[in-house]
Amino acid sequence: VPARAGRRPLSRDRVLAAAVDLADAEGLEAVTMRRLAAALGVEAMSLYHHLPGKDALLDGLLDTVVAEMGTAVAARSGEAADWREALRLRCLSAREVMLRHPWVPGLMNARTTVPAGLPRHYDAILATLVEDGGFSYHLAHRALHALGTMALGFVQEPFAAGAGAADDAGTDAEVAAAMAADLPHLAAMVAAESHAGDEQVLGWCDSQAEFEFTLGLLLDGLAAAHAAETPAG
Amino acid sequence: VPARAGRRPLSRDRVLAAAVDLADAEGLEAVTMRRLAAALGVEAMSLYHHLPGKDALLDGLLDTVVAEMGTAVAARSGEAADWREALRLRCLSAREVMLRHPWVPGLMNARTTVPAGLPRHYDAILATLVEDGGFSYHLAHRALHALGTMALGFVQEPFAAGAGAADDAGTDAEVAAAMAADLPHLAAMVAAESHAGDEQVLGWCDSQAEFEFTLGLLLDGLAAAHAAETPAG
DNA sequence: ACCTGAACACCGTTCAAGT
DNA sequence: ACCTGAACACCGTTCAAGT
Repeated sequence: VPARAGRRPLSRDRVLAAAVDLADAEGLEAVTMRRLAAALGVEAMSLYHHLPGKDALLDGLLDTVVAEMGTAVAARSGEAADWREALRLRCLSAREVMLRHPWVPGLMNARTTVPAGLPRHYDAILATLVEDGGFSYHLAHRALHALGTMALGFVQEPFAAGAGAADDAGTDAEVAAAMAADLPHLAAMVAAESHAGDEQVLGWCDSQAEFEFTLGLLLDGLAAAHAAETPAG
Repeated sequence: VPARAGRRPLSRDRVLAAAVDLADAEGLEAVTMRRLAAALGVEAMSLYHHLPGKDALLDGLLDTVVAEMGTAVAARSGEAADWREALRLRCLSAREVMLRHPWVPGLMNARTTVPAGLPRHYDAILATLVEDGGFSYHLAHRALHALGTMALGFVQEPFAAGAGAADDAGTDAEVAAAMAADLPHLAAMVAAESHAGDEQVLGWCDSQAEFEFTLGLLLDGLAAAHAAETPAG
């Protein structure tokens, strides 16, 4: 239970920062409107002036951590010489953030909404693959699924709900235009993959095919590692 | 809300089966002592005669699903010609079970205890790798971590707590002996890896090293797939 | 032995009231 | 505008009581 600082007025950011600290220290189940308020030296009902409710608090927790992951990735992005090293550093940075906040993966797949900053991470990974690595959007799409768990520290299907713009969503065309501007590679990938075939499950992702692709990568890699350890066998 | 069947007396298995149905139909947050009791046509307090409490109910849910995964894997295990196909079929079977019970991964890493049947799955995977594939225990250990997510449908560090024998645990030596009898490959792997080096983090697993190994497999595989799609580039 | 009702301590949230 | 207290509907669980 952290000591409450001064008497600054409450704000959304201050509430979320205190909630992250509370979850880190005592686990997510300790993040209760009443206990969080007590940690801030305030009554539970005061929190409702800065967040609409518990659900918004949980979504805000994930937004906060996704933003932290962005700064962690940016801090080391200069070291990378090629796409492979860039992705490796990104995954290691994501892992460090998750080790600081072990409650994040569980919360992530409990929520149905997509954290606000997440599509930007997907777009950045695609940029590395397509621009630096010269990947096709098709293979980059598969890479995104294969690396998803490790690049972000949790399993998350992109585009499960309305990723990207949410509150100020206008017509579909406006949303698509906004996405193309902010998330150019994500938009290009969706466009490329949507016209590729008609057999998609679950919207335009064939999650069974993605699963089998990732599984094949791992099994091929293990077979190669095995061949290397027993050249004669 | 399923119609309650007959008037058979309650039992642990009947309670757990109803809880799985309730979680499948309405989500894990609907699995409440009061609502589960209502689905069984009984008062909430009656459940305490068959399960010690909510925690035991949640652990029982996972035990039930892990057992279901065992039968799903066994149903297709005859088709496999080699270790690679055996593991592939196992992962596909695990995935099918998880698609039936999408609340399992979230519950799994919320719990601290290890489901009763889980070590047996690890032992079976090791048996495939070591006996059929001729893997060393060292590489089999890494393969277990690399495939963990896909082979079981969730991320789970083995041996986080007291895996294997739990209630009737005697001395450490007795536990080790029981493990060697029931889970021979798991016991052999722990023995082999424990003497290999002194730099282990988190008990005898160096989870950072396992993470980097898996990451390398995926990046190597993506590089190879990229080389295959652009032979000239 | 198995099931029950009332009660306790907690939770998220609403609402009318304070300043 | 920001914060509060009382209240409501829910939760897991204890306990004494029923059969």
